[in-house]
Amino acid sequence: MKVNIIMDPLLLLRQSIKSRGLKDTAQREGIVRFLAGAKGHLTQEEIFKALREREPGLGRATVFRTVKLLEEIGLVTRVTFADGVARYEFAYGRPHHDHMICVTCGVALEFSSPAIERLQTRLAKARNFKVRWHRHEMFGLCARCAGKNSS
Amino acid sequence: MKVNIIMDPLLLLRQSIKSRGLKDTAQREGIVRFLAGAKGHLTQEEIFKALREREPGLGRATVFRTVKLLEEIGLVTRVTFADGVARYEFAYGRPHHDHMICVTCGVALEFSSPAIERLQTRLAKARNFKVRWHRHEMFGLCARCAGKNSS
DNA sequence: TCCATAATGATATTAACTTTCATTCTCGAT
DNA sequence: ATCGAGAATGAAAGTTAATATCATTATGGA
Repeated sequence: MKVNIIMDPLLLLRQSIKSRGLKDTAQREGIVRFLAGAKGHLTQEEIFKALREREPGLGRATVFRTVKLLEEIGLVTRVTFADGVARYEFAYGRPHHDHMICVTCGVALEFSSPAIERLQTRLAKARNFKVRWHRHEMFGLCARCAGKNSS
Repeated sequence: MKVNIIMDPLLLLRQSIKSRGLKDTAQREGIVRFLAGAKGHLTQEEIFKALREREPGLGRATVFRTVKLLEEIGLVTRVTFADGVARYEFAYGRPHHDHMICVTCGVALEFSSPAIERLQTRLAKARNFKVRWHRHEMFGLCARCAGKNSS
């Protein structure tokens, strides 16, 4: 049985930072706090602009580097939809999921399927492929946009 | 029962071109011929460089526009792996498949699973989501690279 | 408090993608 | 066969996101 102990994301951040010999900064904590609160799938630019209002002087480069660090730590997940732009969502403490993305309005519905994951694992095993991560995305029309079009 | 009639890709190209009021050019035919022969997942740049040798004077913009057109027609599929660069593979007449991508050597193994597709369809239906296309990718280590690392 | 070193932010650079525009080519009408 | 409207082309410029550089600032252990 697997047990996950969920701690405050900021504590995990500090712990990860210390164990890597890095330093704890207001910018890093601010970005984590923001992402933990803001649900959704945000681009670097969106994160930058939103935070810049509260913390003038914040630089794009810091957002870029922090978001990369958080991905390594496992606090955020990078997702890339049809437009090819990298987006980030807060992942810590949330179960894995994949997305259905509406090509009209851009909304990203989440789904998860243990049955699919099992089949996936079996397929990988048959090829001796060691899966590190995966992404499974469906692109199409959400209920709302499909309704509009068919009228 | 669904029947697919597979014709020469060049004929499909000409037919699609005509039905759209576009014009048939040597460049377009050359790109289709090249892609139909070259198996694999090629970037625009790779397509451009390979073809440029045979056909000096060919421009990047033409490759860009043609590849976009071919995607609309359904002759090629765009796939985007971990590096975020768009790649194209010849799709016409080939069954749908997804990929396992080795993060070390970059090889892309193909897989397909009707069982997964069925589950996927069911999940989408439950949300009234109309799937246009999907991608399902596993990133990790292929058998060869996993073997090297564990030694 | 000191100070080695990590982090920051402005800016420059890179890389892929996309648009612009003057010229060339295609193809149906003649 | 040739004409001509409009599509296609290719060089170059523009755009956008991602990444690197570097002088300056901030962190945290000694």
